Amino acid sequence: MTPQYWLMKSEPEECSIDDALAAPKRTVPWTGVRNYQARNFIRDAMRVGDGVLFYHSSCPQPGIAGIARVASATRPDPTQFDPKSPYFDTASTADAPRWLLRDVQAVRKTRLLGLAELRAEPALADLILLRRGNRLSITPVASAHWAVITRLLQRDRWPIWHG
DNA sequence: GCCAACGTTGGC
DNA sequence: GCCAACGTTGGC
Repeated sequence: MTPQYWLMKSEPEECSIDDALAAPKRTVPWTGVRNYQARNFIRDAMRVGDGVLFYHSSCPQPGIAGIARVASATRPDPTQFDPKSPYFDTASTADAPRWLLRDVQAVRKTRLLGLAELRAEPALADLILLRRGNRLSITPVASAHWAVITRLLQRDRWPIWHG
């Protein structure tokens, strides 16, 4: 099967790329998804091994901070049953869990590829993350976009002048 | 803290 | 099913 790619947002105060790399097996359960469209991506479209752009959001320097991979099948997100969790959902039951998660394994930390730099790249104009008003915490990434982004990640922030 | 843009809820 | 009110996201 052709490889698939995703962009997944995480608030670094909750789980940064460093946190994921420091976790056992560099793997974290991707808890807290509470949007049906994102849930459906997790449930129906993701496959183990898919590439993930690890995005830091709601922080001083939002942007892509690392590479990861989808590392497990789905299972119920335990935080939906925890009354002490901000992700607690009174309407969800063990018989019919509403929210699912997958494990995500960090592959490597990258330089911070910020929003402004992403927006400055014409080849990324159609990246869902950059589309007006987008709020989805999990979005598919076209393979062409993945190629552009991984190439940008290997570059220095500022182009070297070879004149 | 502001606020645009979006998702969800609930009355009808 | 419509849609106004409300809540949330997330960059700035």
